[in-house]
Amino acid sequence: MISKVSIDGCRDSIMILMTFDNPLLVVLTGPTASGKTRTGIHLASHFHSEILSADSRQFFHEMKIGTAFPVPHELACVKHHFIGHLSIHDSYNISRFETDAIQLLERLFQHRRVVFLVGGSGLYINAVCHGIDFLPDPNPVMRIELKLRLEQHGIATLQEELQKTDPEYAAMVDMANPARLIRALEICHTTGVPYSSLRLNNPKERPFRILKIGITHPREVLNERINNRVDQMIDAGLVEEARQLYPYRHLNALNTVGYKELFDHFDGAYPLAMAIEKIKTHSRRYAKRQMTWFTKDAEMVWFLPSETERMISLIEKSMC
RNA sequence: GGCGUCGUAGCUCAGAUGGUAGAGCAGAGGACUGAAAAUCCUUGUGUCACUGGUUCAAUUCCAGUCGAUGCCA
Repeated sequence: MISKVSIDGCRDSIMILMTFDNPLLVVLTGPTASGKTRTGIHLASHFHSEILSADSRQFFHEMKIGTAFPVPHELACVKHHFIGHLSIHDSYNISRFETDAIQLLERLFQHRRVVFLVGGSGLYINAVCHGIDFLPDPNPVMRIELKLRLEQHGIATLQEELQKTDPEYAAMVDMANPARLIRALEICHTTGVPYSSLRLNNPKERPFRILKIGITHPREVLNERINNRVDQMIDAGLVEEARQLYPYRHLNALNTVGYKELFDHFDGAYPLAMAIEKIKTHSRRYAKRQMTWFTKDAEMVWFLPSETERMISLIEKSMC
């Protein structure tokens, strides 16, 4: 059952890891407020395992209430990773998450046959499952410059430049999306080669198998759960949490449903009750986008959150 | 009670000096490679409050009714 596996790519010495044959990563995902945290803890305790979070906003320890952190007794049940391990002031990106998660998984799989990746950030889940292309980190000043150009001269200037520097990507990208254009141009500028030439899109081989479990509810039920959870967050002190983070509202981590609406409320844009309604509405839309992403994934096996016994038997079967 | 203003898409509101109407938001669907709880795309027929009148033609003008709202009493 236990074998020795050498990992390529270590410079100084060949690293020997003890690992189970064919360990299993169970991805547990679904839209916001579907019950991932609870179900994840149930499953992970059943298998005496640990949880990696794949939630790009629960990384930040300052954002406990608004991102629905697992509560202390939940965290005590099962060992969690990547929950509150960063500050909103840290710079972090999906590439670093991929590296951190893969390194951790290699360690965990030395003595575990199954580990859980729980969260709703589809892109981050993909990075763990299939990897993303290696790209150098761009100079942060470059993004600021490109943003400034966008503000001053409009999107056309970025579209024209991308058309010239990387016509292949220009032909496939959503040219109306400033974020995509800025990203592509900053890569072109940093590397001196077209972005499209670096987008190899080769799925990486992983030393583990993957089972993807999606949980969701009928839309009306999910909407109801979202509404209730937002009310609970408010009761739990979200307004105060947001008020303390208000000075840092420009940080990317705080461009997040639940915070940005309250920041606007603090600015006097609308009363608190309206901010709360907007948080609910924006959470519903977020859930919709998540579902668009997840339902496209043919590997996803869908369950209601109540069907934990069926999930357990599927996981057991997959472990064989 | 008197005088005004308003009544148009689920919501907030544009609009045509008469030829049956359009934005934002919501809703629905979609995209997605270091911003991803982010960013972006597609999608708008509704008794234009009701009843009459004028007119070839009224949601638009006129009158009345109902409702909302403001001021005066």
